[in-house]
Amino acid sequence: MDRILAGTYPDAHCELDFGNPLELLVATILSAQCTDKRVNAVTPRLFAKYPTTEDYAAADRAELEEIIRSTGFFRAKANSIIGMAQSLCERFGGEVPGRLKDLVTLPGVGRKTANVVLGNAFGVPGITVDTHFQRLTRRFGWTAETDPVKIEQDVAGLIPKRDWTMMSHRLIWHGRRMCHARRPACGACPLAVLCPSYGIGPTDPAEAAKLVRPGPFS
DNA sequence: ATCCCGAGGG
DNA sequence: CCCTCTGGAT
Repeated sequence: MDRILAGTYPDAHCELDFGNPLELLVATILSAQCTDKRVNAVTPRLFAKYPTTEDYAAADRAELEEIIRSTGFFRAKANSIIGMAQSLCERFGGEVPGRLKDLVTLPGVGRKTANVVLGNAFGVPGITVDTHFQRLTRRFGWTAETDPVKIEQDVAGLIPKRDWTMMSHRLIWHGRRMCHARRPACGACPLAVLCPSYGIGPTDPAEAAKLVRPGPFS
């Protein structure tokens, strides 16, 4: 199944716009329960107004909230961003650390967010167990666990380490475009013949094709 | 387990 | 109206 995924999404990648680790960290916090497209709509203004950790740490809460409002959970996200920035200034000299152990100590940064930053801004192989990753690996029979850390351990034993970051992207792309939470497009899925969950969505190709969201397939 | 929260789709 | 969208903290 991993081979087919690799062939279907050869250039899967992080779809959040960013230019440095700090920008990716902020964008990833904003991406909680929100589409990347919407995050990318607000980050240009945000990054221009707050170019450094010091700028976030000293930000006016109301002004920051107004810019990120449309991403949802805006009060909690503003709290996380300001608290995270203050913590970065106090404990890491204003720099984003490149280790999981350090990243997860920041307010608003969990294991998933930390692995996104490591994998895409620092080039460290990371398994990103988000909602898509959890749903697809369970449907595929790669794991039976529900705890994200246990899922990560199961998948780590199945996939070579050098492929961890790309495999995370491919599963996420497939989850976003075809293997949806609600009505997965089983009839259009290239993994169907190998999938233990084939049939939980429409198996008629024409019906399934209607559910496939636009995106690169090669 | 529940809360945070807005926008877009069906 | 309903649901979902690359979570994290309590």
